[in-house]
Amino acid sequence: MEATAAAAFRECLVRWYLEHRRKLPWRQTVDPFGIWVSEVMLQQTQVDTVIPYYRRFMARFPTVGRLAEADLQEVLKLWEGLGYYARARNLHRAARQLAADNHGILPDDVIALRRLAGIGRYIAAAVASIAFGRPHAVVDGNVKRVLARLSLINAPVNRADAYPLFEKEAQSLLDLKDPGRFNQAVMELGALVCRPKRPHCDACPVAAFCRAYLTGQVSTYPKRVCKPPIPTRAMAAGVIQRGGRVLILQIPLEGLLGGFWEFPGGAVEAGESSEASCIRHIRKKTGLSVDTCGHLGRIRHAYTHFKVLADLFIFRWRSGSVCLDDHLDHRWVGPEELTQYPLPKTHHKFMSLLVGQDFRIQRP
DNA sequence: CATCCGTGGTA
DNA sequence: TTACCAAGGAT
Repeated sequence: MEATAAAAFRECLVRWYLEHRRKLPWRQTVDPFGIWVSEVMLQQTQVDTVIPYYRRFMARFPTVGRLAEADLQEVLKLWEGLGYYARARNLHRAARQLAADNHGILPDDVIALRRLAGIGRYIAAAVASIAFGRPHAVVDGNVKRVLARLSLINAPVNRADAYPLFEKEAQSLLDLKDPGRFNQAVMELGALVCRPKRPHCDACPVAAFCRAYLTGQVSTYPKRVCKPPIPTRAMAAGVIQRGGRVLILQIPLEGLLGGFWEFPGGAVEAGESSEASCIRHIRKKTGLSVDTCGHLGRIRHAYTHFKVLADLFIFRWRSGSVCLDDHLDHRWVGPEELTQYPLPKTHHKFMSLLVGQDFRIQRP
């Protein structure tokens, strides 16, 4: 885009933003920590989903120091249901880094920001521009979609090697008078007007600059490469009862649902019944022998890269003491205690199956 | 480079 | 029901 056109584009976009922007909680503060927390929660997560989590989180952890001194388990419990739990683990770790090395103060430059756990190129640019006015353009899903339409960029937005192209384009359009405001304006336009489906081109403040709109190709941008369909895995999990309590195991921190708690179980192999599979996994992962009391039902759940079809069984402890294989820890918990632990969505579905059983689950 | 990482909303 | 999408980061 020509320099004079770019200046006009910025003015139209920012004017629209100042009039139409949503009053979001993280826009009511200039506190870098609050901005940071919001950006972490907003990763791959819609605004309406984030808002209640953000309010609870900031009320409980208003500063870096308060977050740093908290237990990870409490942080994960507050994050429960929001997904991508490495975000919470990294945020907690970064807060401890800052509390120990920098008096709990967030650095104001992208290089230092990127050294912190969970801060990549997007959050570094977002915090630096929004909280500190630094001249860095952000590139997220909204920005790539807006720019692909605006400038007819044919590079697929879901290919890693297309990133430098979008970044260069975003940086060339950035409004240096207020980089943070401009970045938020592009993203707000993407969220409210230049949406993936059924964009509101009639209401778009920069339609006059949009090459896709001017040439009638909005619906064919952005370009995207197809992804293979995701597989379905058969799983089985077991509620092991002993003296009015049940057994839960803590998942290792590195992988899926790290730090969360689960009923013992695992993948059902081909040619194996889900009940036999469950007993096999229980023996391997806990060292316990159990007797089957019944089949409680089946739940479906979709993760990012696979779907789960999981059977839930109820067992009674027969013999043995707990000896963990891969898990970090274990607890025998009563109904009221169970919901104190961070539990995956699958287990909230499991708890629905438990309603009406002898073991009663309290609703959170 | 691509893949792994959660969940809810939407067409 | 399926598939895509949402203020990405770590590996």
